[in-house]
Amino acid sequence: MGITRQTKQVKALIDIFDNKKTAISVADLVKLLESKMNKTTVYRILDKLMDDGVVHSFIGKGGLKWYAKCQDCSCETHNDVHPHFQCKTCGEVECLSVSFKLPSVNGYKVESASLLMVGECNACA
Amino acid sequence: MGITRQTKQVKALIDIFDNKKTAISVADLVKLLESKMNKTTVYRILDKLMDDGVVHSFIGKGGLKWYAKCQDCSCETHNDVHPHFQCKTCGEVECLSVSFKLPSVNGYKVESASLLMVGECNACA
DNA sequence: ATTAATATTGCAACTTAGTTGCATTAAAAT
DNA sequence: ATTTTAATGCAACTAAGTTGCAATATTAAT
Repeated sequence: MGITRQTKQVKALIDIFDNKKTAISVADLVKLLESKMNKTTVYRILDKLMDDGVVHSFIGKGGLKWYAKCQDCSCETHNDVHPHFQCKTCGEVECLSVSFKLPSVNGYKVESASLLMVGECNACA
Repeated sequence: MGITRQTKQVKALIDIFDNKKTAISVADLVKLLESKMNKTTVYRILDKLMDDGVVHSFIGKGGLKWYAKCQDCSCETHNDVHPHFQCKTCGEVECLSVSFKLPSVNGYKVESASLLMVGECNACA
């Protein structure tokens, strides 16, 4: 189940995603919001926003969890098979709105995939 | 710098990779070897085996670090742009020896990429 | 075979991400 | 205004991964 009550904590988190084009790591969100809410609350709200199809999550190059606003997702399916690009210098992550086709693998039922491309962003190059 | 002394801890780790086709997470390695060596040692040897081009690492679906034996890597370059497949049921990870082409991204210098495909393996299906 | 140099290891303590249980607080429906 | 219960805060916890330093064990030199 997703979000049912519009608390000020929920509003604060949604506000961040509305005003941010790029992705953000949970660790950064917790730091960013530490004066406004507990870290447990951050984790719990993010879970619910996932269920609602408002945000999607993925794993960054260091193994940390990142979140970004969904573009074409519904509550039922997260259609974010889009790749992510992470800058090795500044660490920023962007969702790439291109599609890519997975290599065919014989015998395995592939249900989801995540592609992380690492390099240098325009700002750091 | 890589490995210079052939200690019994180093041999134990290399032995595991030699007798294992699939990948293994660092957490599992630490547990597997806890009677034989300290976890710090496991982490340090893995770093060196990376430098030597003996193993390569990647991030699994839960954000944990995994290692597997290299097939076509040298000390200079890790050519493991191959995808990995992780079973959502048993958690096992396999290196897939297929190549895939990255989507072209305008303006970004892509230096490395990791593709993780998640689904169900033959054993669990 | 000893000895000396130093790479490697073990240990303890630490950092950080993420989780859990429970009492308290605050939406929102009545 | 009251009641219901979803949501929050807090403290304590687990687990991954790191660091500094003293002790140990390879390896090279004698």
